[in-house]
Amino acid sequence: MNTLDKTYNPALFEKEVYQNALESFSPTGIGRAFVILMPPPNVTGRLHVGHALTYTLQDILVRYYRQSGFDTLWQPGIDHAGIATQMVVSKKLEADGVNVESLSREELVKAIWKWKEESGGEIFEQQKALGCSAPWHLSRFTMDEEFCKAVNEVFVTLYKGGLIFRSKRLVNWDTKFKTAISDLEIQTREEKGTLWYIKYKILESNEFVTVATTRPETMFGDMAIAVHPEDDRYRHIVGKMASIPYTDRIIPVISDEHADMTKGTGCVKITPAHDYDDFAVGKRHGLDMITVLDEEGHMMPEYVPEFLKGLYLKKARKILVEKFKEDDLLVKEEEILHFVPYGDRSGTVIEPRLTNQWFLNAKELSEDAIKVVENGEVKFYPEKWKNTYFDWMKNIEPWCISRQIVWGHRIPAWYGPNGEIFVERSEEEAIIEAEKFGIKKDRLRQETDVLDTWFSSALWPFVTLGWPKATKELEKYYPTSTLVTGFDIIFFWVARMIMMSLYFMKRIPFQDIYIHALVRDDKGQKMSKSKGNVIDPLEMMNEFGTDALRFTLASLSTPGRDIRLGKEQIKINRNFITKIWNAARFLQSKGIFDKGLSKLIITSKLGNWIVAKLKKIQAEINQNIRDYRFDYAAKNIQFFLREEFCDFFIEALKFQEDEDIKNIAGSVFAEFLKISNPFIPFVTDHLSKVLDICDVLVLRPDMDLGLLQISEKQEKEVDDFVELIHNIRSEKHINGVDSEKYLLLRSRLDNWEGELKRFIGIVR
RNA sequence: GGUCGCAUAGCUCAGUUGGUAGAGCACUACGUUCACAUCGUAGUUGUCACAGGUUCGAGUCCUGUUGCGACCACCA
Repeated sequence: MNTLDKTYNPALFEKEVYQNALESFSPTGIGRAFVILMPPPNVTGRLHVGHALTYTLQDILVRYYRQSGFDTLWQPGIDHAGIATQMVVSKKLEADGVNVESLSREELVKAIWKWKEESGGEIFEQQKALGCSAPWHLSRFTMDEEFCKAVNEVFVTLYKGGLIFRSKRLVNWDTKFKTAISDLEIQTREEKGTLWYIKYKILESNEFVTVATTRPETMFGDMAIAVHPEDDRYRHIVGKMASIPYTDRIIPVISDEHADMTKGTGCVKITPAHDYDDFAVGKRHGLDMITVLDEEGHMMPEYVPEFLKGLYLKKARKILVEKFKEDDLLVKEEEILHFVPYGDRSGTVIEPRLTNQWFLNAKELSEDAIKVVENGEVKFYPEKWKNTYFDWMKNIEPWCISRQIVWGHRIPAWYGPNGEIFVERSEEEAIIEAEKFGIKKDRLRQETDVLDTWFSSALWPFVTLGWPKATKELEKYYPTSTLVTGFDIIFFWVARMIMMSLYFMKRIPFQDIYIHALVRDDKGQKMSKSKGNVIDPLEMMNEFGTDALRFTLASLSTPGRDIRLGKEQIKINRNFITKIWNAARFLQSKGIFDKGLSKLIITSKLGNWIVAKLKKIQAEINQNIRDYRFDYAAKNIQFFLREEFCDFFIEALKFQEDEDIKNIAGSVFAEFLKISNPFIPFVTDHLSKVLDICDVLVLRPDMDLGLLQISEKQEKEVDDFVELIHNIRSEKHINGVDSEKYLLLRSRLDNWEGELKRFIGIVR
C-alpha cells in the first residue's frame, strides 16, 4: 500500500488503470448474459460530446451488470460510413494533388482502404480514454470479409423473397455526390423563395394559362397542365393543348384533383420526372416522363432551348426568368417562404430525379416490427419515443438502398446483355446461373451501385455475433439486452435493426431501447463548429479528469430532456471526486487500511447507522440503474458520500476511534468504491488498488454487507441525533449561544447515552 | 398542416401512486477544529407560465390559452 498523493491528479493514473483492467472487459461465458451493442461510430469519427454521453451511459450499464455477475458483452465496432468516408478521403486525395475524377473505381476503393488502415478508427483510442470497458479484440467493421458475406446473404435472401426490387422511380438526388439518397438523409429547411407566375399559350385561341412555380427550369419536362375538375374558371380549356415557351413541345390541359383551386392560380404544371406529386399524376394519366436535369444538375440538351443547354439549374433559372420578363411571359413574382430539401451530408438542394434504383419493400417488414413494440416485447425508455417509432413505421415507404458511390457493399447483382438480372451470393454463382440462360460469363456485368450504409448497420445485432453461421455467440448473446442511442437514429438504425432482425432471426434484437438526450451548450444551443460553442470531451477529460466528465453526463441524464452541458458543471463534479479522494486520504491517515480489512462486526450505533445508510443507498442505486435513471443514481452516490459518510460519519468517527468502527469505515468506503465504480471507474479503481482494499471490478457490491443485520431502531436514534445537532447549529446561528432555545436544545444532548454523547464535540 | 415534448428559486434542473415546494450553482454570515477552502456550518430566495375544472386537498389529474423546442409532412 502506498500513501495517496495529497492532490487528486487523474492524469497520473487513468491510462494505467485502464490498461490493467483491459482483460476484465471480455465476456466470461459464465452466467446470465447482459449484452449491449455499441452503436458503431463512423470510421472517420472523432469523439464528440454526444459520443461521450452515449458511451458513458452504456459503460455504466455494462460495468454494473458485469460487477453484478452477468456474462457481459459490449459489442464494439466501426461503420464504413459510405458517403461520409468517400467524401473525406476524396478531399484528402485532392489535397494531395490526386485527381479523384480520373481514378477508376478500383483505384479509389483501394485508396480508401489504405486510408482506413492508416488513419481510420482513431476513435477507438478516444473511447478507451473515456473508459469504455469493451472487449476490443471482438471489434467488427461493417466491411470486413465476413460482414460482406453476410450482407450478400441478406440481399440475396430478400431479393429472392420478393422484398428487394429494382425499379425506375423518382428518388432524392444529390447533385453534389451524384447519388440517390434516402428520405431520411434529407433535411428540409424553410427559406425564402420566389414564386414565378408564367404564361403558357393555349393553342387555337388567344388565351394564356398562367401557372405558378418555384422551379421554372423544370418546365421543359412538363407533360401537362392540371386544373381541378370542379374549377369553373378553367373548365373550358380542359382538353386543349398548351405550348411550352421556347420549345415546340405542346402539352394537354388535364383535369385532376391534385390541382388545388386555392393555391397559385389553380393551374399547376405537371412535371412527372421532377416532382413526386407530379409523378403520381403522370401515372394516373399515362403521361410520358422527360428528364431535363443531368446527374450534376445541369440542363440536359434534348428538350431544353439552346440558350440554356448545359447550364447549372440555378443559373438556368436566372436566365430563364430574365427571358420571361423580356418576352412578357411573366405575370408576377411573389416572395414566399417554403420548404426546400437539402442533403444532410452535401448541403446542396436535393432534386427528385428519375433513375433506376434498388428498393426494399419496408412495408412488409414493418408489420412485425410494429407488433413487437405494441405488445411490449421491445420497450422504449422513455416510453414516448414509441409514438415516434409508430408514426414512421406505419407510414413507411420503400427504402431506396442503392447508392451511386464506390465505398460500400457492392450490390450482388449481375446484368446480362439483354437486361437479365442475376442476384447471387457471389460472382461464381451468378455465372453458373447465367449459363443456364446461355449467357457467357464475359457478357455479365456486375451492378456498380453500392448499398446504403444503413443497410449493413441494420444487420449489426446478429452479424456481429457470427450470422449466418449458427455460432455459440448467437446462441448465447442474442437477443441483446439494451440498446442505448439517440433519438436522431430511431429511424435510420433502430427501426431497421428491428425489421431485419425479425426477418432473419425471427426474434427481437433487443429488449430495451434507452433513448438518451441531445447534448447542448450551457445556453441550450445546439453545439456546432460554426457557432464555436462545441465542448470537446477530450479537452474536458484532460482538464478535469475523465471521471468528472462521465459523472457530469450521467447526473444530467434526466430522461426526455436535453442536456445543457457547461464547463462549470464538470468542474463541480471534479470537486466532488476530489472529495472522495480526500476522504480516502483521511481514512488512510487513520491507519484504517494498514492491516487490511477484517470481517465486519457491528458493535455501535454509529456503525449500525452508516451500514444501514449504505445498504439503503445501494438498493436505490441498483434500482435506478435498472430503471435507466442515471441522474438519480449519480445523486444517490453524491448524497451518500457527502452528507452521510463525510459530513456526519467521518466527523463522528473522530470521536470514537475504536478498531471496530475503523474497520466499518474502511469496509463501507470500499463498498462505496464498488458501487460508484460504474460511474467513475478510474478514481475508484485507482483508490482500491493503492489502498489495497478490494477489487472494484470483480466483487459484487453487496457481497460483504448483504447479510449484515441492521437495527432500524438504532438507526432511527442516530437519525434523531443528527437532526438534533442540526437544530442546535441552526439555533446557534440564528439566536446565538445565549438564547434560551439554544440552551434547551443543547441540554437535550445530555439525554444521549454513551457513545453518541461522545460526538458532542462536533457541535462545537 | 400533423405529432410529441417543455414552462418550478437569480441560473441549471429534480419533484415516480394527488397530501406542508427540493438540489446544485450563485448570494449572505461564520469558520482554517488531527482528509478536503476543489472545504465545512448555517442562512436568504418561489403567484410551480396563464385561465378554468375534478377533489377535503392539485406543481402533480382534466380542458383551454400563451410562449418555446423537436420531429414528421406533396417545394404550385
